[in-house]
Amino acid sequence: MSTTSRKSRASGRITLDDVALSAGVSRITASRALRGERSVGADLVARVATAAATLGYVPDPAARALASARSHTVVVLIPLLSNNLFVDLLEAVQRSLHAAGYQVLIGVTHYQAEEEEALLASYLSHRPAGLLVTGFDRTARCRDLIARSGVPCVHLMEISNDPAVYCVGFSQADAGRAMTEHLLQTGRRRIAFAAAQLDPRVMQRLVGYREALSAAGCYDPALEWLSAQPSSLALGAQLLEQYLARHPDVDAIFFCNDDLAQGGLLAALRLGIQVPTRLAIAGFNDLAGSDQMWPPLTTIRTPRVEIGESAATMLLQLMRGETVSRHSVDVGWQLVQRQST
Amino acid sequence: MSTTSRKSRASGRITLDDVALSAGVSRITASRALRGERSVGADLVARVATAAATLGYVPDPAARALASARSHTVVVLIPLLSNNLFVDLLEAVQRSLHAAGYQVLIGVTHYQAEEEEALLASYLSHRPAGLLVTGFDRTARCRDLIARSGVPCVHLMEISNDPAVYCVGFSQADAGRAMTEHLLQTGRRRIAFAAAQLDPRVMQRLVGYREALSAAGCYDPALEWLSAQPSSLALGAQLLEQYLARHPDVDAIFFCNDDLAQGGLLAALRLGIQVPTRLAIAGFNDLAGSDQMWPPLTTIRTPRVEIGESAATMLLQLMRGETVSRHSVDVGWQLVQRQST
DNA sequence: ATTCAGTAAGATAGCGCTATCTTAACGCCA
DNA sequence: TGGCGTTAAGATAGCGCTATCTTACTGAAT
Repeated sequence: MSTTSRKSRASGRITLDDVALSAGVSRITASRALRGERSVGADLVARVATAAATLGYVPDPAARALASARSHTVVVLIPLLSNNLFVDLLEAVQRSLHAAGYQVLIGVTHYQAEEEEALLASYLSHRPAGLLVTGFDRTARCRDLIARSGVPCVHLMEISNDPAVYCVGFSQADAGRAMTEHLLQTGRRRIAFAAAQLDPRVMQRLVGYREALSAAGCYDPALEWLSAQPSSLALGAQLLEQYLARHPDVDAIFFCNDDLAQGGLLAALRLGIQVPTRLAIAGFNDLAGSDQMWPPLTTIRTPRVEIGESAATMLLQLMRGETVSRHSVDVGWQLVQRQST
Repeated sequence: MSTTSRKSRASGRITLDDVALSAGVSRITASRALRGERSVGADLVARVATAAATLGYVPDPAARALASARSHTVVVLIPLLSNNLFVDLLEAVQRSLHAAGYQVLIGVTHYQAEEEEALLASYLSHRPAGLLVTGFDRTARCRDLIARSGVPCVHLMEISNDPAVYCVGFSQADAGRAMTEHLLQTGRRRIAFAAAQLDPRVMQRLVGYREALSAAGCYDPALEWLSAQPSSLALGAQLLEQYLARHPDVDAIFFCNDDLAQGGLLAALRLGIQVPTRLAIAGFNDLAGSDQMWPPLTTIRTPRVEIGESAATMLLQLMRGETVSRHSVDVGWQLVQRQST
C-alpha cells in the first residue's frame, strides 16, 4: 500500500496526493484513473473518482501543463472582435471546446500579419493543445512557427486542396459568383461590387464577382468600389452615396459584407432611392438584422456556427491524436433571397 | 561563478538556464533580473536582458504559475458574446491587459448565476491573477468563492457604494431616468418602456423610467412591455407591433437597448408609422448602426471602451498590490439626441 | 514446471520556474 | 578594529502534476 505521497502541507488546495491518500492508492494511479487511462482497474477508478468528487478536487492546469508539456488551452486567432462574423464563430468555438474541457485563449490580429506573428510566438509559449486560425494568409515565419510547434492547427473560413492543411470553411469565390449571377438573373447589368477591409476572403468574393460578370459580358472595372477602411454601416452608406453619384447608371450593388449593405440600404432609404426597383442591394454573411431591414436584405448565409463547431470537433480529434476523415470540410453557403433584389 | 544550473537537455525550448548560462549568472539571478526585481545589479540586468533577447527566451507561463502560485491570466466573465455591448467591453479589456502582459480567459455566463458559479470554480483553478465580472448579481457561493480566493476582482457596468467592492460603471437608473425625462420634455405623455433579457441593468433602467414618469404623473404599468427573451432586432420589431396595437395612444417608446430600438424603428418604417411625429423612439447604449438608422436613433451613449480600459487599469493596480484611489469609478453616460425623438 | 507476454500497480525523476534561506561582500558608525 | 545592518548574489527546495522505468502478478503457451 505504502504510497509515494509527499509530506502533507497545510495549504488550502486539494491536490492529487489528497485524493490518492483518501482513495488508498498512489498518486500516479490517482492521476491515471482521473485521466481515464486504461491499465487502471475499474474498482480503483471508481474509488478515485469518488474520493476526488468528495474532496472537490480540481486539477492544477499549470502543474499539468508543466509535467506533460501540453496544456488544455486552445489558441484562437481572429482578425477582429468588432465584426459579428467572428464573434459568432468564437462563441461556437468557445462553447464546443469548453464542453470538452479546454480553455480558449483569444488573440486579435487586427488583420495584420505581423500582429498575428507576434501573438502566435507569445501564445505558443503556453504550449497550447491546439490552434485555430483564420484563413491562410500569413507570413512565412508564422506558418513556420505553426509547423515547427507541432501543435494541431485548423484553419477557419476558407478551404484548401492541400492535404497537409486542416480547414473548415467554404468557397468564398463560389459564393461571390453565385450572388453576382443572381443579380444578373434579375436583369441587372450594371452591377457594382462595394467592399471594405479587403481581406483575402473579400478579395475571393471579388474574384467570383469578376468571373460572373465577365462571363456575362458586363464586367466594368469602374464598378469595383473598394475601400481599405474597416467595414461599418456608415462606410456602406458613404460608398453608396459617393459612387452612385459618379455612376448613376448602376442598377445593383453587391456589398461584400452585410454591415456595409445595411448601411447602403439605409442610405438609399434616406436618399429616396427605390430598392429594389431602381437599385438592387445585396450583402454577404446574413448578419443579425439583415432580415429586419426594409426592404429585407438579400444575402449569402454563411454557416458560422457550423464552422466553429466543425472546426472544434476536428481540432479535438487532432488533439487526441485521432485521424480525421477529411482534412478539408466544406460547409457551403446559402443564397437567401429577400426583397432587396 | 559556478551556478546551480541543471544538466543541459537537448529540448528545443530555451529555458531560463540557457539565459543564465549565456549571461554567466545563476538561474535565480536571471529570473530576478527579467522580472525587474531590485537587488540585482544594473550591469547584470543588462547582461541578462541581452542574453534573453539574443536567445529568444520566452518564459514558460505554466512553470511560472506553478512556482509562484499565480498566473498572468485574467478571467473575464460576461453574460453573452452575441451582445455588442460586451464585445466592445471585451475588446478594450483584452487590448489593455494584453499590453500589460496578461492573458484573458473568457467565460460566458449566459445570464445564468449557476453557470457563472461553475465557470468561476473551474477558472479559479488556473490561479488567475485577476478577475473581471459583470455587475453585482450573483449567487452567495459565487461571491464567497471570489472573496476566499483572494484574487483581485473588479466589477463592470454598475457602481456601488460598498468600499470593499471595486467597480467601474455608471448609474443605469440615472440614465434611464434621464432618457424618460427627455421624452417628457418633448411633450410625450404616453411613454412605453420596452425591454428584453431583463438583466439587473435593464431593471435599473426601468426603475429610472418609473421614477421619472411617476414624478410627472404619467406612470402607467400597462406601458411596461417586458420580455425575458434575448434582445434582438426582430424582438424589438415584434414588441412594437404587438403592444402598439393594444395601446394605440402610446406616443413614445423607450427601448432598453439599441438593438431592440433599431428593430422597432425598422418596424415603424415598415408599418408606415411616422417617427418621431406620431411616435418617438429611443434606445440605450448607442450601438453600431444607431446613428445610421432612418431616422437616426436617440439613445444613451455608454462608454464601454472607457469602462473596459478603466477596469483593466484598476485591476492592474490591484494585481500589483498598489492601492487604488477610488474603489468605484463612475464613467457616466451621455444622452445623444438624434431625429427619432 | 518454465517461459513469456501482458497487465496493474508503484517508485522515481523531473517539467521550468520562483520562494526562501544562506552566504559573501560592502560600508558605516562607535 | 570590530560589529552589524544592508545589499547582491547563489544554493536549496519545492510548486502539483505526468513520463518513464520497474516491479509484482496474471494466465496462456510450451
